[in-house]
Amino acid sequence: MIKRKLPENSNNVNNDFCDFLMELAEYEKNVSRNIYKFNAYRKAASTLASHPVRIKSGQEAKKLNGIGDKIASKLDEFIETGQLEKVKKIREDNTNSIINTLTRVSGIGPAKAKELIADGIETIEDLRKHTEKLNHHQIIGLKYLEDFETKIPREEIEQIEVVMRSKISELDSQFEIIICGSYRRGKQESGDIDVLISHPSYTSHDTKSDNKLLENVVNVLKSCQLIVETISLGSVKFMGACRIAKRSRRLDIRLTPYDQYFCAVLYFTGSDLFNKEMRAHALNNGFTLNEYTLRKIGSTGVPGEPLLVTCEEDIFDYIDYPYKKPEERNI
DNA sequence: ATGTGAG
DNA sequence: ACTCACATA
Repeated sequence: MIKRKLPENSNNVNNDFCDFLMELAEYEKNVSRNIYKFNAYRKAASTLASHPVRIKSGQEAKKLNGIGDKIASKLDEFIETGQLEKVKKIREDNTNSIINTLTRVSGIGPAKAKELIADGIETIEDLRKHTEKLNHHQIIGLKYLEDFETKIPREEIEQIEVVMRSKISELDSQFEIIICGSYRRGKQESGDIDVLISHPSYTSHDTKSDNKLLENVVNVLKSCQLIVETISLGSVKFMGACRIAKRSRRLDIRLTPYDQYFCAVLYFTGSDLFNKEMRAHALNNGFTLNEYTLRKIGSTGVPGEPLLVTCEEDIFDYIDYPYKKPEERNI
């Protein structure tokens, strides 16, 4: 699943307000490391995004959820002058731009970036000279920086899928295998490859952790040279890289319990926005839906036992939501 | 245990 | 929003 920095919403009359609020939010998270301010700005942006009429003053906006004195006066400044002094400062702030550079590397977040800056490291070239300051994940992220920033053509994922299916089936024909994310939604390009696997011998009732299913799959894909790097490998999630043509690609493989397979397929197919909408619809109809289960909410407000789900359509049926093919979930 | 990061 | 994996402590 591709992750977006700004929740884009095409017809939003308060778009410009949301943009500067999100810019402030990112700054508070990455530079000030203040998660409360980050959340406050995001909340304000999201209420404005779903507000149907354009805000004409801070005063007017203050009635809305998540907007108080401080944000109201920022809205006023923006309405009067067409910009925000604070945003101007942020754009000129060197630290901010260095953090944005360093966090391009997978595994480097704002905390690590600040630590590197304190050590005098400010560019990707600096990083290449000081790999001793990086952990395994970050070293892989740096090594494949350009590859990982390059979109993957659909045809290449199709090729990878063929190899993966044949090798995994060869290992054990009972494996369920599906590539989710934007690929399943029919996109011509994807940011990474998100594979879901499942096996009848592994269910949610099983006592966890000591199963070797995922490890075995990863080993098979390593020995046929499809997997070329491992970033991390636990009992249910692999993160790494695979290669079939010129470039290496980010590959995630998740092992999901057999009885939760379709909820996981739905969830990891996305889009994020589609999931959000569908979960909201579920809630309206008295259900709670997550990555694992669909449950009916009882009169006491407590979710009941997971409902039996034998395909994606079942989930739509239960909550009375018109079925959408994966290609129709690109919202 | 806690923090960081990814998705 | 929430979970998983990993690196520290």
